[in-house]
Amino acid sequence: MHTVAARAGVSIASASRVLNGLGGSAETVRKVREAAAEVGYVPNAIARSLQSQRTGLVALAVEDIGNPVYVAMMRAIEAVVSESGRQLLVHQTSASIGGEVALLQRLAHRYVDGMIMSPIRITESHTRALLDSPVPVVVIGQLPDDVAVDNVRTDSRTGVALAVGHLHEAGHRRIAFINGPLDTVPGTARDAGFRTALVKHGLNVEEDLIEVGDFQYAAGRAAIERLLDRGRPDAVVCANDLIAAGALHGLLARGLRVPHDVALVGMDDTELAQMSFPQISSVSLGSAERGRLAARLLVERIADPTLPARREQVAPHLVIRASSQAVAG
Amino acid sequence: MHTVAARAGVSIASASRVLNGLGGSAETVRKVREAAAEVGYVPNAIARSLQSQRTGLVALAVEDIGNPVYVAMMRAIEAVVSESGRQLLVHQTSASIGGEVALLQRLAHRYVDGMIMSPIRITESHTRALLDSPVPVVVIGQLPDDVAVDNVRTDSRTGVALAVGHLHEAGHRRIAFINGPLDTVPGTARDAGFRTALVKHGLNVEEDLIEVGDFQYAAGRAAIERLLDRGRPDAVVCANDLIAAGALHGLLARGLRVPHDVALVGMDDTELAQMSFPQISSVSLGSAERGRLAARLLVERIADPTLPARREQVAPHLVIRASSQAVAG
DNA sequence: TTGTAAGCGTTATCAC
DNA sequence: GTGATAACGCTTACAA
Repeated sequence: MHTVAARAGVSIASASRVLNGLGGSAETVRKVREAAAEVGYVPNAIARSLQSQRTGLVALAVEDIGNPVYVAMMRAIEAVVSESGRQLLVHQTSASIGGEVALLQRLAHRYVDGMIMSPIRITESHTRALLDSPVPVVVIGQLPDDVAVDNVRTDSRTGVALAVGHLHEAGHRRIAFINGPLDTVPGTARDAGFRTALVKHGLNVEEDLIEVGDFQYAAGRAAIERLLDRGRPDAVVCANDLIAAGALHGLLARGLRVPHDVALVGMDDTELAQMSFPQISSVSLGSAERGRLAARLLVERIADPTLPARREQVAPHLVIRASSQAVAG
Repeated sequence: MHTVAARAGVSIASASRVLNGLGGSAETVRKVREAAAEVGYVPNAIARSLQSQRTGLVALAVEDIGNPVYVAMMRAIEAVVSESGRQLLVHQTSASIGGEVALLQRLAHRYVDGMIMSPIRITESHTRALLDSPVPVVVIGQLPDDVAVDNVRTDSRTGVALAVGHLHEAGHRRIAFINGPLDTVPGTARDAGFRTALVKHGLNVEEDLIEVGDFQYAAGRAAIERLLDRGRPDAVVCANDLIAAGALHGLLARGLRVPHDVALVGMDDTELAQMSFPQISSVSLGSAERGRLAARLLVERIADPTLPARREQVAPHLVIRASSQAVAG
């Protein structure tokens, strides 16, 4: 920039103005543009950030970058973020509480203009760090009601109920459930949703039909083995698609037909559900939509930090595919 | 920082020194630490970057963030990068040439300290932008020999040959191939590898047994339909695991058994291959290893930009699973 | 319209 | 050991 100004024979301020499209006489503009082109001038993003107090970066913190549900969210977020002229910085938290809180605290360094976070556990230290953050944060997921932070949520209790209702309607009565950890927010919500839904349909809650693992493929595969060892269910609801894929393959490995012998419903409606055989019915929790909304909220808040905390809700819906379709016997 | 210095009653310079752990009398150190704690001082990353001329950020540009092969690479890269105290910025290029080149040119803004890029096409403008880049770039993938840029590659020709050899040895003779676009670097390499391998085993190259689509699941599914319509092959080699999963499901949908009726081998050895049923044999191209190496090269080069361009090679190997395992008849 | 100069929050180089 | 002071590369009042 210094060089450009010198080369164009104008002050450094004039050069800056021209390069930012503000004023300047035709002659000055020409000279500066020329000089800039000659030396291949490119503005320094850091210096500009120091001045403007913004980095043009937005962070996304997710637990597991390999989970297709986060891939879908990430895509939606990326679209909004890059449309707003910013770039996305992705963090993987591995669901470590210390790590997530440390990440929130690091925001004080102001290396990003904002963050979208989807924690699966919310602790006291999370909420404190969230409220203390000098940089806007949008949380995707359930958040205590009194925490005034922008928040996008869905209702996975209702989501599980949709799955149970669908299976019940298809005539299934021994409905099993493979859940993720109960000490996570989605884990508890889905557990409650399952139990409530069973009762609502006049079914007993049999603990033998409920399995808990983590939210991974291998856990689904292991859980279905245990369920089958205790007696075959008519149908299985899984707390996410990764678990559902594991369960599906466990069933197939035992020579069972899906949906003929056992029907299956997953959750999150990810690509994985469509990339399975048979394709897996899945409760969509609107992950792309949640991502999009969260990104919008964040962009708006960065533009106007005085906005009151907002809360968006995305309704779940069931996508029925072959794994739970009624079939001729 | 200004505030901290004032509060501690020392100069701003002394405060900076203490906070960076350089010298200071016991008394000064105490006062500064105290003042910093009281006001909750956190250093500003941007200002620090402006001074140090580095951002502590490393970018990764991949074509498709949803492809499990990139997820594996990303994980490996993230590990090395964060161990070096830096953070990872992920870009999705959607394989757009203009986008990739623009990304390389944007490096001149110095918003990151370096970049790892895995382009599937390499054009003249790529190599020019690569060589012009003022910021270190490591390329994962084939690069023209005369381009002096750090590079990590594998040998997917040999990889395809491993697959063909394995299938041939198992007695398969009508071996089909589902490839990605021929105008991509991996596409051409795999095509050449397939043809060469067939010849080496004394088989004819039948164009009818070669299908081309993109590197996605749906393309694999569509391609296998076309192949089956023309007459069933004994075995199918797929240019990646996404294609292989699509092909697998196409076969199953036609009521064919894998590997009994048709054997199948994928490529990249991703989680998807293990999360399929039956599990898919796959040629590992060492994606995690390539990611790790690339990240190491980048970290080294950032530390010492004068290093000569280096080239690392990762050998492919075949991972045999159920989809190509010999089975009792 | 243009130039001078202050400032963004740090770090680093000096004298002292 | 410590404190001025000059960078880092840019934007932006303010004055000319």
